[in-house]
Amino acid sequence: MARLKPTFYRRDTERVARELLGMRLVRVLPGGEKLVGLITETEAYLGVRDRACHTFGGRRTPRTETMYLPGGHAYVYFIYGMHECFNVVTEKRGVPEAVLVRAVEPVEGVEEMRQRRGGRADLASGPGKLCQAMGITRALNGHPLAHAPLWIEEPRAQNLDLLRGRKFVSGPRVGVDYAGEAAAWELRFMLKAPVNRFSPSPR
DNA sequence: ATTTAGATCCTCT
DNA sequence: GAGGATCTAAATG
Repeated sequence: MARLKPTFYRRDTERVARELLGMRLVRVLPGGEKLVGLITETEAYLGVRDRACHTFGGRRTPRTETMYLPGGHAYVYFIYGMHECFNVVTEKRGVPEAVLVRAVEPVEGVEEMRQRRGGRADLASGPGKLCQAMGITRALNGHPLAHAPLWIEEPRAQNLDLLRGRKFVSGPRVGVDYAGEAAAWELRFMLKAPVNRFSPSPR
């Protein structure tokens, strides 16, 4: 299946956030096992003009440095003392914008993901959960998403119609009440129906 | 079903 | 020293 090329990411951030819905997030563990999740929820973070974004106003610190890389790199940060969040850097070098991947629907390596989630049923329905389930940590911060051990690819032909349909809903982003005007911006995108109609999701 | 509080630590001021 | 792009279990209605 075709891995997304850098040009996919080096475009308008909001558009990338929408078009990532339905794509396959692939993680190959150090042991070689392959974990795959279909992206079902994203949020766009619009850089220097977006109060909710880590790089608002051009803030540039050791943490946000990777957001200044060209689109197509992973931006993984640590939050609330215990969770990692996985983002995809967008736009060209020096334009620090990104898309937060908030949820995936597990489709391969599901048992491994369940174990990583401590046996719980809810595997990847939140940004911290999906990182735990797929073994995504800050060690992958700055990783180019074009190759192993972490990349994003187009789904199988069977799901292309769903991609074309792009049935999604949008709304305000989660947890950004502090961001003034930007808190109301509708930059959160979620697939309406299960993406993977050929492998039913938990009811 | 919805709300609340606690866990826990990195990052920036 | 404060607070956060979260999650969970426990309490409450």
